[in-house]
Amino acid sequence: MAPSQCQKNNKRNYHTITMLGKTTEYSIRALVYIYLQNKAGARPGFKEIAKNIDSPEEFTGKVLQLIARAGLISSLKGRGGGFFFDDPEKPLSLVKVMEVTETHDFFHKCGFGLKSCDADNPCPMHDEYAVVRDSFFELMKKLTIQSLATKINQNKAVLNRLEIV
Amino acid sequence: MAPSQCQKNNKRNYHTITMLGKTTEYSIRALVYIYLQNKAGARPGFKEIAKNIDSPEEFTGKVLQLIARAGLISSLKGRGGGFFFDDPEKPLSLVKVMEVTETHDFFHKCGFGLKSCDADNPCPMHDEYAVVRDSFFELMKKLTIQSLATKINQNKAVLNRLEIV
DNA sequence: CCCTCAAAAGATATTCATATCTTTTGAGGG
DNA sequence: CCCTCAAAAGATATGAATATCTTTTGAGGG
Repeated sequence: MAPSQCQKNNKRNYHTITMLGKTTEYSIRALVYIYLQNKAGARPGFKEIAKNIDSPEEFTGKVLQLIARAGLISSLKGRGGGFFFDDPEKPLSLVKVMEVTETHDFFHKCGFGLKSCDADNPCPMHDEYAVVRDSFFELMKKLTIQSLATKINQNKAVLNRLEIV
Repeated sequence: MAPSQCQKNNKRNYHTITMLGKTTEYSIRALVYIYLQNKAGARPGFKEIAKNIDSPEEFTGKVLQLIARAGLISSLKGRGGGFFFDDPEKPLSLVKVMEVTETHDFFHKCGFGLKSCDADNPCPMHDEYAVVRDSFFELMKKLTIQSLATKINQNKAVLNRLEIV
């Protein structure tokens, strides 16, 4: 007798929860790195950035194009080129990043999947879900590239396994 | 002069935030529907379920196979067949559903995307992100198919635009 | 003015989540 | 015992997110 009489089924499970997509993660990590390097007088390129935030090089380049096109940072081509903030001390919230990298209605959708769901016609988890979703929203509004960078400068957090040089 | 001198760029934005994937959404809605129908003495099939929870028919069938294989519900083939709970009053939390439909480590991952991130070596949003993530976890543990169904029975919420017959 | 460097842009590849279609299995009724 | 009905299983299709590769553009140095 075989050890299992269940039908062989190699199907993977389905969805993977990710509050933030890879594009957003790389964007935030890259922006923090750029900010830190800018303060140190440098202007990193995407390959250097990718190495330091542990992300795929070419894709990081693409993501930074997106971020630059959106005006969150500037870039310069050629020798000595790279990415940099025009106004490094202007607070850049994570929500602003998400507006570039995530689809629009992120913080207003029903957690239950209903097309229309509001206080008048709520889904059965409407109120309680909204609390969680809104607290995430508030957090993303509150956190900024600068505040994250500060934590790293104070050695209260890391950008990666590595120390930033 | 053209109204825009920006490069034409029809690229869509990237990721779409979804706390729960479609598979999970359909699973939860379907289970609530099945529970309500069971209590009314019926044993719905996947086509009926899909119609009532507004989900794609065939895919809903697939999802219910997954849920049934995991043992959360039973099913019967043939005339009078359909899906049903073996023990309808045994509370079934949404986390239990997610364990089937979402990948394993959902509530323990770093929101910043670091491979290792903990209190000793935190990412710069570790503490605050953990609060949000954990409150979502608690909610999913607290909510059950039965509690959602009760809200619907009390007309305090809807499963869909439609009323359940 | 040319040469090199680095980002921008464009094209293509891969994987996963979602979705649909077809064939097989099994339960019950006539 | 056969016939029908409904789920299970298997195969395939589509779109989005992620990833890589190649070509073009533009800035600066020699």
